[in-house]
Amino acid sequence: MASHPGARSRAAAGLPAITAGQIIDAAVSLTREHGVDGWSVRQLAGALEVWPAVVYHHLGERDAVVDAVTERVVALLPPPDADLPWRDWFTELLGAARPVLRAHRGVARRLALRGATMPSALRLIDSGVLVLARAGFGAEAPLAYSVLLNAACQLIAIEDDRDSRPQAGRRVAGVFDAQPDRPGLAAMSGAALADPDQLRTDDDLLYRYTIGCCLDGLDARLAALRA
Amino acid sequence: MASHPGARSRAAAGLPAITAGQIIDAAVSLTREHGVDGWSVRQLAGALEVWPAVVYHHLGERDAVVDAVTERVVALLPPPDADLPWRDWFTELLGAARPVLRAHRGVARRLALRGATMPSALRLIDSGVLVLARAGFGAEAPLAYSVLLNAACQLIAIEDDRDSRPQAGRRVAGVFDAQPDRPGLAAMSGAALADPDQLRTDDDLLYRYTIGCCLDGLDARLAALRA
DNA sequence: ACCTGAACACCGTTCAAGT
DNA sequence: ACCTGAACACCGTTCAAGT
Repeated sequence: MASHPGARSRAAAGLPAITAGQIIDAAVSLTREHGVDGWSVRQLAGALEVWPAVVYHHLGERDAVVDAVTERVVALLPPPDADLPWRDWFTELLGAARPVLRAHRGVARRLALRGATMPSALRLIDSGVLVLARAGFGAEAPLAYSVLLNAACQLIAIEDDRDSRPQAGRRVAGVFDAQPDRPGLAAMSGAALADPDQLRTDDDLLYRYTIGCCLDGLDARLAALRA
Repeated sequence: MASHPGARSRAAAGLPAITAGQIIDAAVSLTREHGVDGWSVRQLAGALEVWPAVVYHHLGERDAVVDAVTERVVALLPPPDADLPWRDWFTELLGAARPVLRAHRGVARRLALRGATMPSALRLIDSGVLVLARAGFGAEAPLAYSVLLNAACQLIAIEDDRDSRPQAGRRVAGVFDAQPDRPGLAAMSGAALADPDQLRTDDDLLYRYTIGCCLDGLDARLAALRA
């Protein structure tokens, strides 16, 4: 609301200097509330009662702030026990990741986009690729890892996006009504036309189905590699 | 550049009224050149030598213009022969879709996000779900269709995004250098650190590997359904 | 070093007024 | 109906100046 902080100056008011960490904290809060695309640098500065240039001074441009937020969120993902069988390892990781990422809308998309360049994601990549290599994927382990993580992030990103633009789901109805002679479509209408609660459980179902499908596909690949 | 069209008025200059179709044509051109997120409503209007409000008059807000562009691009995707075996049908569709979507950066993301609500995507959904239902997926056909299309769109969207922000790939180098004691990472570094040409072929590889993995996973599911 | 305050060059969108 | 021209309420980012 207020375009400038209340006090004349932080120093004049006896306030300590703002730290990069505090800015990221505030950015994570805003992200939890409104999603990564739901706040502006000006709003972030406003929340800290500081001028926008302060954000640039400590962290650089908006993109860097978002990277820092993504870092923080990815750091919340617990890497499963390295001794688990590979299927269990990924089932556990991706199961645990979904609620965490969903609570910070837009982070999953970011993670999918530049996951391989983010320090805290490297921790997961490293463990996951090792688990896969040990399971017999060999040089294909990074590919296999990408398949699973991409699938999960993509699905979460779609859910995030639907939250942010609530009108997106509804329009389908008209289309279905207009073209009742499409059996393939009819089979899909159960999911598309359902109420929000139904949508949620359909998201769950698609998430689990997709992960399961990727795991099965990789399993088949593993069998081929062993043969 | 010029913030207003050259002539005083289209009517005064003897020009015919602009149509929604012409606006969409121009938007598709801009998208081909700069990607969906690479042009503004003002630039679109400028390209047509018209004031921005004209776009709103004919099509509504920017989102609607982008939907129309997505429609157009998806309409370019040829649905494969319905008599093909399901694996071949999807291999052909997704193979043909990649260059088309890549030539219109940002459309794949849009398609993944609201594919199920877009008329021209319904044509594909309908055919694809039918092909899967006939192959034995039954009620799971829509789920299986989503798995394949989501996987493809996600990977294309990542490539699109990397084109639009060229700095994203480089930073990794430092991270690898700083942490040479991570064997999982080392296996991945070949892909991440490579030159652009290598990146392109790695994208190809990941795309084919992921689709193959999903097809294999669905095949396993199909076997389970038959048993 | 850290912050202020203002400015620059943009956005998407709306709206009264013209033809 | 179609378009003009201007305005509103924002953006991200930069920069000289202050302390």
